Amino acid sequence: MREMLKHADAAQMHAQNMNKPSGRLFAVTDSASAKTKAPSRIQQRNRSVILDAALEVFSSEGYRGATLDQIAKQAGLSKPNILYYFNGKEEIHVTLLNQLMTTWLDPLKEMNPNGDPIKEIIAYVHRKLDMAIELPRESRLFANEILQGAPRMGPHLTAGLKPLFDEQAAVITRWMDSGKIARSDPAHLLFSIWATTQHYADFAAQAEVLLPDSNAREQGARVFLDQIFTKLLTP
Amino acid sequence: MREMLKHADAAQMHAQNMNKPSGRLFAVTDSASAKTKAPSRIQQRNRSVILDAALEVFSSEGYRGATLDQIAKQAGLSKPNILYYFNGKEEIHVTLLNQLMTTWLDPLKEMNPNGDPIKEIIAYVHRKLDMAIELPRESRLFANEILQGAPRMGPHLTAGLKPLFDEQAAVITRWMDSGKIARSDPAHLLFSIWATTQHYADFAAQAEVLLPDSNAREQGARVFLDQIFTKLLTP
DNA sequence: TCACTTTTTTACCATTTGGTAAAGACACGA
DNA sequence: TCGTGTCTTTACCAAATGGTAAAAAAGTGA
Repeated sequence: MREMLKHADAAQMHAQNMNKPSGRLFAVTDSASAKTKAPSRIQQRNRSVILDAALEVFSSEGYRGATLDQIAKQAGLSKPNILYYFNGKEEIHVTLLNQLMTTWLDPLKEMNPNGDPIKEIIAYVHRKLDMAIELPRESRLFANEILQGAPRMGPHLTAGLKPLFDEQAAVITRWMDSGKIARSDPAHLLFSIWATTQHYADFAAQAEVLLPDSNAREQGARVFLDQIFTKLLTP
Repeated sequence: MREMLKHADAAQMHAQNMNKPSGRLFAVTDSASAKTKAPSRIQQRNRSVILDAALEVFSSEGYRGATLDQIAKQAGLSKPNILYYFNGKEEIHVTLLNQLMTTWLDPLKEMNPNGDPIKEIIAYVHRKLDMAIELPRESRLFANEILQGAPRMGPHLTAGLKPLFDEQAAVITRWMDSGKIARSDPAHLLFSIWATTQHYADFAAQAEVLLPDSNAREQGARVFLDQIFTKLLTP
């Protein structure tokens, strides 16, 4: 009930007029009129500091588990100060999710339909593994959101991921049709690539117990994934 | 701070005497003296109703995201009534995690060192996939806990999972030594089995968008996993 | 340096949330 | 049917949490 109201608010809280010089920074998202003027140096810095802190907290605590106080502390700012830069907890989270979508989709886009199929797919695997290792927080943020049923990302999945997914699945199917790689289900092939690579970020707490040497683990993962997908794809 | 206190409490709240006939049900975990007498029918039923409700809520909201009110509502009981059966939110969660550990480890134990290696491993894959499909809540509860850094399960991983993991990795290594299956890293092989199977439970929200037909999805997953692991393992 | 804007801080608030106290309602053997 | 122990409800509470108001502090261009 309250949630719905808040959503409605966010969607159309335009009516407000910003006469008084003090108060909110953000242009109350007045979509129709004046766009927000260029953000100042300090604004840029603080927004990014906040987003980084929020990424840290959200990715390890989940949306509800994260508190503004934690984020504020992590960012080295006061809570009201954070609310000066963002309309609220949800806006921070959504901003993070939007940024993430790009980061997440890019590697998939890089698969070149005219390249060598096996090389292209293996390169994609490596790119995803690198991301999991270098950007574990992003991976966990995503995992948390999906685990929770993608409450704030559902649209992104349908509008952003789905078309790209279908497109790349079609590319893979064509590769299979041409006999350049062994036939298997392209959709599940992509799933398995995501699952096996992101596993090293999302289940790091488990992997660290079972295979404590992180260098060996990363190297081992690389070799293993290379092997399993090469074997699968080789005709 | 408060968390630490609570832990301390849970660990040694023995001093209390249970003179008054009313009050707490559970024997205040008096480890030294009288064990709790056999739980009544209604006790058994309510505890399991609560645990089921809690599984539902914890698995989709995470520990901090879940509230006792949600659990109470889901269970069809009042909040204080729930606290009559369990000492608190954390105890419910821990109970769930303990139960889960058994469920989680069993399939791995069933791998028979004397069976046909490929068949044994493939059978394990199928068992794990079945679990992901039939017990998605358990899979998500686990995923949530690990994602959050296994704060309440760390010991279980070390004491329960690790030994079994090492043992089975050794079994697989022996199989490889004997030439019955192709050589690959046993640890990462197990990781990839977990990742690919649990993916269908943990990332269901995503999979449902990308591959909406759930029957086709399950069947496709089965065929694909069979294929990829057979190819990997065949010498 | 002054007037004006942008940032930050200090006090607060209303809700939510985990949890408790204590009175009732209920079950059941004697 | 009475009494004793088991289970449930009602009425609360303190802390945590998302958020706001408004004043103070910093900047900044002229």
